[in-house]
Amino acid sequence: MRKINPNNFQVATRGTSREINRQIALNLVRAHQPISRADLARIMGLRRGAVSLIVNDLLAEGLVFEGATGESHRGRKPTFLYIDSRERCVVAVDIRVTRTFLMVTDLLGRQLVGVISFPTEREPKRLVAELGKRVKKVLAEHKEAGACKGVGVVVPGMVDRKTRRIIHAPTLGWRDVEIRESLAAATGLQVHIENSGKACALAQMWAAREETAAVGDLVFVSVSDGIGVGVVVNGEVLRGHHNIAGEFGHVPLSIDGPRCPCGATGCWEAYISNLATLSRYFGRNLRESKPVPAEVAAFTVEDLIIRARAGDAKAIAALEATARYLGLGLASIVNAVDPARIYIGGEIVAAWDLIEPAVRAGLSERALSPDAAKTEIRTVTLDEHPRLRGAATLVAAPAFAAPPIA
Amino acid sequence: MRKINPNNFQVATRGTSREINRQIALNLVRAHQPISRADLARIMGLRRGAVSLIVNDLLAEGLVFEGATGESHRGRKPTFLYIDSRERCVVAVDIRVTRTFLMVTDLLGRQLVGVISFPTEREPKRLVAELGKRVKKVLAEHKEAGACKGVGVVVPGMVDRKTRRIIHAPTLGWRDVEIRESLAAATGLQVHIENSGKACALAQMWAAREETAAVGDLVFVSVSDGIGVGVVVNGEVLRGHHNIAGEFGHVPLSIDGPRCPCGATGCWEAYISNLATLSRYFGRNLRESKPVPAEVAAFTVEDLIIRARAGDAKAIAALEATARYLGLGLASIVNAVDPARIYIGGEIVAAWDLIEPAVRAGLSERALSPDAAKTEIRTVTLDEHPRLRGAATLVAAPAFAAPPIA
DNA sequence: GCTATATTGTCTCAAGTTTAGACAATAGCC
DNA sequence: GGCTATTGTCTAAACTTGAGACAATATAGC
Repeated sequence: MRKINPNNFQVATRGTSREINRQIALNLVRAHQPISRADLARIMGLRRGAVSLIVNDLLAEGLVFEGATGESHRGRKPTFLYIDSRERCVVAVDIRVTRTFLMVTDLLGRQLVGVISFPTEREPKRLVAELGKRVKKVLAEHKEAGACKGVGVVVPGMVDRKTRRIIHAPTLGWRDVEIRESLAAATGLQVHIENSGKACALAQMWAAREETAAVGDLVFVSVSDGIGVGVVVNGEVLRGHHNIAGEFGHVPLSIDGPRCPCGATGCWEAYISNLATLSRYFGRNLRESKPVPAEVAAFTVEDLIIRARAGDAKAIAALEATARYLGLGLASIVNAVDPARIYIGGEIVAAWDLIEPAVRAGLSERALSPDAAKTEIRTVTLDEHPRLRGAATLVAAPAFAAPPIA
Repeated sequence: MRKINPNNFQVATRGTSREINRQIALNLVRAHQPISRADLARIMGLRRGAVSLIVNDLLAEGLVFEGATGESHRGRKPTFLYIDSRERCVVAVDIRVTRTFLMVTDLLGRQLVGVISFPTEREPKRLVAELGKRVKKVLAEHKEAGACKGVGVVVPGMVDRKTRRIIHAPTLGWRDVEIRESLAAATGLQVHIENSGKACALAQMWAAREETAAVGDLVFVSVSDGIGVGVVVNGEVLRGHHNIAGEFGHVPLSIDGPRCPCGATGCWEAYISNLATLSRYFGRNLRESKPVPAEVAAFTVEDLIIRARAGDAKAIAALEATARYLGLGLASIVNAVDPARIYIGGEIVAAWDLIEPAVRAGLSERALSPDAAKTEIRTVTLDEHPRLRGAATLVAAPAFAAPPIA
């Protein structure tokens, strides 16, 4: 039961019904391809005539194309329809603290060109200049990828929903930084920008494979230097009035807990970030600026997992402690948002087999109902490049979105 | 940008456009009444002809009626349209631990008959029997209220979104209890049932006065024996996959904190419930079953506020401590949901002038951005009966809801 | 090889929208 | 009294889905 906002509504015009059914058909082709007009009509509960008109529209716009004819047990063979992802591509950009990553995908988010990376230039203008060059270069070197439909950029910070400026990216030290327009000017392409956690959630929602396409609300939790979280409710990413919705990384586990880079204390992030896990292993707070031995500074969570698998009891203990806190924080997400599924990404999921019991135990400790404690959790490995897929989705998804109505 | 769920969509039929515009018009009449057809057409951006057809529909169904003609500076006088709330009413029921409350309202949630209350019978069947009698009695005694359009019931527990059974109401000791159908059978009326926190949020969203009608996402926090929270996102109450969404009362402030009736420790509820505030004042944990003096057992938060206003330093300290924790928990809500507005209800808001600075301070301590720390907070006083208004809304609102689309 | 059956995709007409604009009724202003 | 502005209704045009007929096509069975 949704309320119509009397200050911001959309009346139906003559073309509205058509537009609705068009988008539904487009999404069904995406979800079920290859699929025939007749099957579409059956799934939609429309007459074949109506579907034919819609499909002709989609064909004319080049969103869909007719492939080979399929097989049928009787009668005329169906002509299969596919989303037309040929000869068009998207450039996905993931700006992180130390390095920036770049990938070329098709419109369904499938990787076309290997991931490129380079050190992140902290000065926004210089970064945009470098990025512009890199984007043009990779497109020139891979003409076979086709026409570029746009550039998707994800950043570790808040992005204003309207102006699309970067309001605040603490790890980069950016405040009110404009990237979208200048990168668009530099490349001559449309540029979309979004917070990385929100984009990851978006990518999972729009995942091409039907089995992965979530059936309900979902939350994406990215455990890395910081904790990025994206929340999808009713098929839409939660943005919030001040563009901070979904920041569960800064919901406390203990208000008297360890200090967090955000300024507060005891945030979830302060318990489960990679630095927190490593600090636990080394028995010292690595966030403090005290000098640490080089081998400690270069030590990563991947290294920690290797040691844990080799039987290092301290490494196992550090991972399991983080796992429990991870589970306790997931309980907050479950009690607050209660999604159908939670995705977890980050370096630590490489050790999922080791930590899952402790995560589940932490979740069960605080989840409000036994069913809720069983909320499905799926891991997303690093080689799936969730952030880059999120960036690609920023460009590819709008064509499939529901029309704004009522 | 909303995704269409390819497993659960709604195609547009011939009547869809009409239905959309009809609901928009109905909502606009509700928001702007009295309003003329011509004004409706201007606001909607439709031709007057189209609006006339829609309005005739609404008139025929009795949802809207034509009142007096208005004034105009020039030309023909407009005929004003109003939501027809004459001679129809709703019975609102609020089941709480010790007492059950009952009120009769019109379709816009305006109180028609004084609040009736009686001790809550803990045995569901007997409660339904008693409730059935009370509902029939109050309707018989107030024929002037008109035809009853349904009964709305709110309970302090989780309600299954599909079956509408009460899955679990801890304070009442209920598990998987059915009330809706048996009360419908007993009264011969349609019965709607919902969790009280969710219903309160629903009531704020559908508040009749335009100034109160929230402009964006909102959260309702009810501070009482327990903490009830309802979240509205995109004009819809968040329910969650296991019907527990919005339970911020059990998101922790400190996982090592005081024990909460839910079984976990350090929940927000354990810091700010009325019992927690009183425990703080008396310097002893009132949740423990140790015997306490009668004057302590009968002491309420209202009494505490009276003492605070009289200058009792310990009372002020207890309230301010609760206020700070209240603010810290609101910060979790702000960081996680980031609503445009937060409503707070419960006994403690009677002392809002005393506690607001401490609440704001707590919120500022943890809110992720200075803007977010300024999130609008509105108090809802007890005499506004938020839970009963929520119950009434359960019955009245569906007629105004947006049609399910795409 | 022939017939019956089943399926796909197109086409036509009917029913029901919004869109555009004309029209009568009404009322204030000069 | 004439002019102008406003409201609400009405009619025709444009475009939608809904229902069903139709041709083309392919298999199964005799």
